[in-house]
Amino acid sequence: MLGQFAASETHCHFRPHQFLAREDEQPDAIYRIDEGWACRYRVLPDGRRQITGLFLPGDICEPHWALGKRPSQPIVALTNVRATNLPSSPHGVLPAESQQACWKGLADMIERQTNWLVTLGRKTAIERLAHLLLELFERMRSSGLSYGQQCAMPLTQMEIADMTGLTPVHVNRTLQTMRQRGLVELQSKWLRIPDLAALRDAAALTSNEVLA
Amino acid sequence: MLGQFAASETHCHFRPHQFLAREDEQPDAIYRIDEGWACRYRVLPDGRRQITGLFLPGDICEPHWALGKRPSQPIVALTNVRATNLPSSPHGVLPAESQQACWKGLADMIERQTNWLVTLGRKTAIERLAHLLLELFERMRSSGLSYGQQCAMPLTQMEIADMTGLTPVHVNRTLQTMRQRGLVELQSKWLRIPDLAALRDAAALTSNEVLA
DNA sequence: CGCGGTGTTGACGCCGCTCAAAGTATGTGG
DNA sequence: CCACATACTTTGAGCGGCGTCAACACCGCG
Repeated sequence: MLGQFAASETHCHFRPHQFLAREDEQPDAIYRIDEGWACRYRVLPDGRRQITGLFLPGDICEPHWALGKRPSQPIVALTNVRATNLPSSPHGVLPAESQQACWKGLADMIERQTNWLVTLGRKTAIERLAHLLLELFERMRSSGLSYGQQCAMPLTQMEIADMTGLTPVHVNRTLQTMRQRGLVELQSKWLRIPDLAALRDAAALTSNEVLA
Repeated sequence: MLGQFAASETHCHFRPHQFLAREDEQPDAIYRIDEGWACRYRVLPDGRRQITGLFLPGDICEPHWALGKRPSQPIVALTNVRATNLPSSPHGVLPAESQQACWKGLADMIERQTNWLVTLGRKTAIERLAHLLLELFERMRSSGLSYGQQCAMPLTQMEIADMTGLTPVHVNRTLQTMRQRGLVELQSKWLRIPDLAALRDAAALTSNEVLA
């Protein structure tokens, strides 16, 4: 990394349910997640919640802040999180390397959001869960955090429900169906995918769809 | 279509159902819509379709192409469309002014996509339609294309269904309910909103949610 | 005048939601 | 190490919003 700038890198740490950013508050800096999972979400007036983005190790948290927006949604840690905030000069200008990382993160984020629009708009419960689990695995794998066919999966069924637009109860039942069909093994916060191709099939992806 | 020049603006024209861009094909340039509506979408293997973005007059079509991505989804004209493609040098570098417009468009697009994730994940049919119609009106208004409480609305019920993740039949029934409740007047491609506040309420937006 | 796209209506079925309760981890303090 | 609280997972019964299927009406257009 580079440490030769006025504002130097600083590491920070969050516990589960702790906020990395609150709505409409100017964040101190742009975070890169080094360890742990976080998400952003929105809550409707009557309490319904939808998670709109997941941040995994290596991800830049809200790269579009680099475009000068302030957070329109809160970001909260789902597990213990270690993060680094990208150094920036007083006027919010990032060093070239970080700038590049932001653009890359931005492009990936848009791609993933678009995929999720399709899933939330048109897919069944099994397809939604297959999409989610595949995406998690692929993202973990591309960060070197997978082990063979498995990886960590710290989300609760309630959090899965809030990502997939389902209820926790239905997530539970659907996961059981998928286990019975041999599509996934999921227990005690670990995910194993016996047959990647079968799960891709169950996710009803389009041929050129890349999740990582 | 048209032979494009390195650095000068060129205008082009599309008819309904004509493609502004196809999947995975490098587009000639980045378009700005001058008149008419277009959308991008994805079709699942079994034919289900989800529209993932709408482009209205003034919008830059796929600003994230400026990040160096090629289109992952087709873009098709919904009406007659006039567009201008932004001049760019051979290496894809945009003039500063266009660059600015792209970043602005990008930030707006992310914001809207996020809002739609919430709507598709968690909202009822009425709420979805209220969100859509409000967004359309606000976007048209901010471009000076509204007239009092009304604006053009060229979408078919089938297209509305593909945006909101519903079926055309249910869109039809839900619109009737909304008409009965005095939430909207919608006929022959024109939209009138008698009571903006009531429609906002029906859309179950969060207080700080801005749609334009 | 006929034809394809669109809007409308009805009957019926199912996927996923709601409500409720019991069972099982996880963690905390004594 | 146990007692207890809290969070999470699992299970059952019943229901409802939205989808499906199938007509029919309407309209612009060649």
